[in-house]
Amino acid sequence: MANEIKAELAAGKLAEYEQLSKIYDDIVKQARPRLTVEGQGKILLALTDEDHLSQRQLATRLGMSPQSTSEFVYKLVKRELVTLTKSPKDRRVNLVNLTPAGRQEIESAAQEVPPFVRTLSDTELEQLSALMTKITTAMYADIDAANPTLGVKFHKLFASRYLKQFKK
Amino acid sequence: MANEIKAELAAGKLAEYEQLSKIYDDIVKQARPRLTVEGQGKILLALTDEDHLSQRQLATRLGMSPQSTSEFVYKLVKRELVTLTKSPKDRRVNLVNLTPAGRQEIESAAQEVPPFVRTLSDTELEQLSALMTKITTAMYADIDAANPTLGVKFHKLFASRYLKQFKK
DNA sequence: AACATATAGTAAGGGTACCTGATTAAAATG
DNA sequence: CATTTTAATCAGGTACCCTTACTATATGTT
Repeated sequence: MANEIKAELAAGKLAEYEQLSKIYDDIVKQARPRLTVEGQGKILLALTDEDHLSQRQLATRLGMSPQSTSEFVYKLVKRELVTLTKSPKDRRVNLVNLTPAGRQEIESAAQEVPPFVRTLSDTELEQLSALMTKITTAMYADIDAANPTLGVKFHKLFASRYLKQFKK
Repeated sequence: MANEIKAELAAGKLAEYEQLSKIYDDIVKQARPRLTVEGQGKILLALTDEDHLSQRQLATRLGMSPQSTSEFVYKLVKRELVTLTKSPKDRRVNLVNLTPAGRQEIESAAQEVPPFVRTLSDTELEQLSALMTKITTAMYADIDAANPTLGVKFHKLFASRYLKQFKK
């Protein structure tokens, strides 16, 4: 029972952080817009993992409706971050290809270390990283269990992206 | 410099969690819809803190445009979660009042402890709570510094809500 | 009292992220 | 060759937000 209360407290804190960060991003604006796992960003991220996917593949891999996928791809085409080419094998399918600008967009969407992370000591930072790794690992497992078609691949990319983006 | 790398790692993990939880909520659906700090939920939350606020007060307090506030209030009226009454002192202002159903809505929007939290041990749960508390505290401070009109009050309510919701 | 200005709220229109249902075109299959 | 399946799109919707008018009502000034 004591364990239960601790779990609830931790879950509450996590939820609080999540909600709070929505407000935080809004108020304490970041200079550069972040690449989120929504809409167009999701597409770009998937294409970084594997380029020249069909819209269908994107939709399945991202757990989105083909209609939404079509919409976001269209928007990315307008922004010249991707191009569309008809597949020679199957003239129904549109292959989505990252342009250099698209690649650039992903690269440049780096993120700064938010100031609130700086309040933690060295030891605390290590603890936090370890704990969050445990949590995200469990999350990946749950997501894959719930929707295997989404593919672990995307998630792995996802993870590595958030580790890599600070490098350099 | 070693510190810097640790900070980046932790920040990356936190960002990863944040993004991941968007997907998680989508895929591993929760039975009951959560009350988020967006749109209508934001209004309800603010009214829990203090009822009978004018739309203007809500807008300032929530850092939203008056137009958006108006929209969400209207939607809540349609859902019969709030009512509008003209202020007797100033006939321009609309006071927004929580109905019993509105109060009920907030109460019932409880949240379960997500399974991934269960993967942590007792000690880890304690560590996580402590770390997240430190982080959210810093976030509250930053938000207040950036936008004092938003008021700490709302945030405090916010915090307590996420601690209280599991009780009972 | 009369006029100017400030304030509360709304209407209209826009943008982003999604969804469902219906439709078109091309491929696969009986 | 006709039918069915599949890739993508169109049309229309919901939720969350914003900006630019515009309407009442208040208040401050002359």
